[in-house]
Amino acid sequence: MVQGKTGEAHDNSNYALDRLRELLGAGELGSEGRLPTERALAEMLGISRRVVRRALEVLEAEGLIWRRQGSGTFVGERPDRFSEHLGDIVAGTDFMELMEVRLRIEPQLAQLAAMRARPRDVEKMRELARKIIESSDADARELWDGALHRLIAQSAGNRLFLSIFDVINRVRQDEAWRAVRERARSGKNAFEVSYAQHKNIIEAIAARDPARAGEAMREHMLTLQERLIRATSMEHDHTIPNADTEDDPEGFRAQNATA
Amino acid sequence: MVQGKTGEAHDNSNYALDRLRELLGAGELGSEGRLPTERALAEMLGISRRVVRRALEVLEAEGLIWRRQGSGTFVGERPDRFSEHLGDIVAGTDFMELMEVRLRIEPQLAQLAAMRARPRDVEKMRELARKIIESSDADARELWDGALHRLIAQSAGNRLFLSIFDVINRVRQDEAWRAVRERARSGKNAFEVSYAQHKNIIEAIAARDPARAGEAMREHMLTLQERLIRATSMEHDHTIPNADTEDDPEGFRAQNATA
DNA sequence: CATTGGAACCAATTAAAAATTGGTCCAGAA
DNA sequence: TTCTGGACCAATTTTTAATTGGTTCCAATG
Repeated sequence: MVQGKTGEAHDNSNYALDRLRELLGAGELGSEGRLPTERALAEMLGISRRVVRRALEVLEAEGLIWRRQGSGTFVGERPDRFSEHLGDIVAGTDFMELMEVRLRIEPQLAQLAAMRARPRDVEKMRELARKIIESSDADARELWDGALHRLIAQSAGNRLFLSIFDVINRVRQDEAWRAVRERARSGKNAFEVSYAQHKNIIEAIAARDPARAGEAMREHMLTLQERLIRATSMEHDHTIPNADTEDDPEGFRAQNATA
Repeated sequence: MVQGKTGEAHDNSNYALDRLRELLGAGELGSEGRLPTERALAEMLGISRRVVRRALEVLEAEGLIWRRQGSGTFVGERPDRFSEHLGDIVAGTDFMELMEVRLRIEPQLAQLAAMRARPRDVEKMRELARKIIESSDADARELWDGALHRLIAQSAGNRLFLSIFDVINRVRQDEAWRAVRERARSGKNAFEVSYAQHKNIIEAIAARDPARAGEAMREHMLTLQERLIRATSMEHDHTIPNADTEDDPEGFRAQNATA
């Protein structure tokens, strides 16, 4: 068998580690992806599986990879335990229901994000906001927008809350509403307004001002809701006043302002 | 082929319906379970599948059964699309994370409930609150308490929101925290305080005052949280003072975010 | 003596194939 | 007209096979 650099048996261990680090570092796997099987790696590197295994153990301990029996070895972070199970929980929700939930939950997440987001998170948010306006394609914009909202949710630093956000997100992204979304984003000035609101949210988070962040997100959600309602036109109208008549808006605001 | 009572072809329809109702009514299936396949039923009753089918359609329309292509025909209510998948999503969440989520979501549900709860819902709430104090067993109290909170969530009239509540509820009920819950409810005056707060919430909902309902629920959650923190004792202590400042009431979670 | 190679086997997972089951349609009989 | 029998489709479940990481053992190597 071909040995590594030296041919000395007890050096194969380091040789394997180096070669594997090359594979990962080279980014040939795009920082996410699946490594070849242990058996394949052993043959590729001309060493035994046992040695490959030990090298992988090191890399796993370092958090560079994660393994799953029967499945394979993967690069990057281990996926979230919750969101995996939510894959098929998608449809079956009324559109107004969804918006109502978003309107009440995302501001909460923005508040938490304002309390806990790290500088690097904020920097990422700014970057995403920039990418949204730089994209010429509407689909791309929607993609970046989704990423921004999720990053805010993630910055809230609460895994359970993030899982809940992911549930909502799945419902939101449902294919059935694709047409509605498209009509909604074609609204007049939708572009600029949306950008300004994103900026408000991000700056409030950067300033560590939970109340302002929550309120900014709430406004964002409200205009989004209005836009979507206009897009659907429909007879849903009667449900909207309830969500925002004199009965409540104070309540919500007061709740969150003091919160 | 053997015909039903009569032998007249056009009477098989009713015959099939009667026989099927017998099957369901007899409770041989325990009000939950799977019916024989359509083909088997057809043979059993000595009629064609088409007729069985039409009878089943009637029963389905009546809500007595539900069917799923490729799977079978079932007795009872169609299982909830969301909660089925949440069975094993339970554990893996930090306790403070859970309380943070409850603190921010249940008040929202209370607000919505205040806007939409029907009189009969309110009546049920009062009844549940009464049952809580009437129970001598602590476990029973916890059960009724859970029922009350869920009823409020249900009265919010938003299925998606209710599903989210159920996710949280599953996590909350996790066996791992049984000990913590027990210690928490043994606190001094926990009994009376809890009852007074429940009353506040329910009356606010009855008065259709979302702001007050939300605030009452928030207070309830806060004291519950405090009680739980005290129950875990731990080093969480220094986080409590934060929980009541004007700027950053929920700052308690700051140290867990990094973990 | 420690390390490596090679092999076999186990357990979890995935992928593919087969069987089951409700959904639909149609020509003919009662 | 209604019912029958059959065929076929599509979704689902069950079964089976193949893949893959996890583990153990032992001879060969240095």
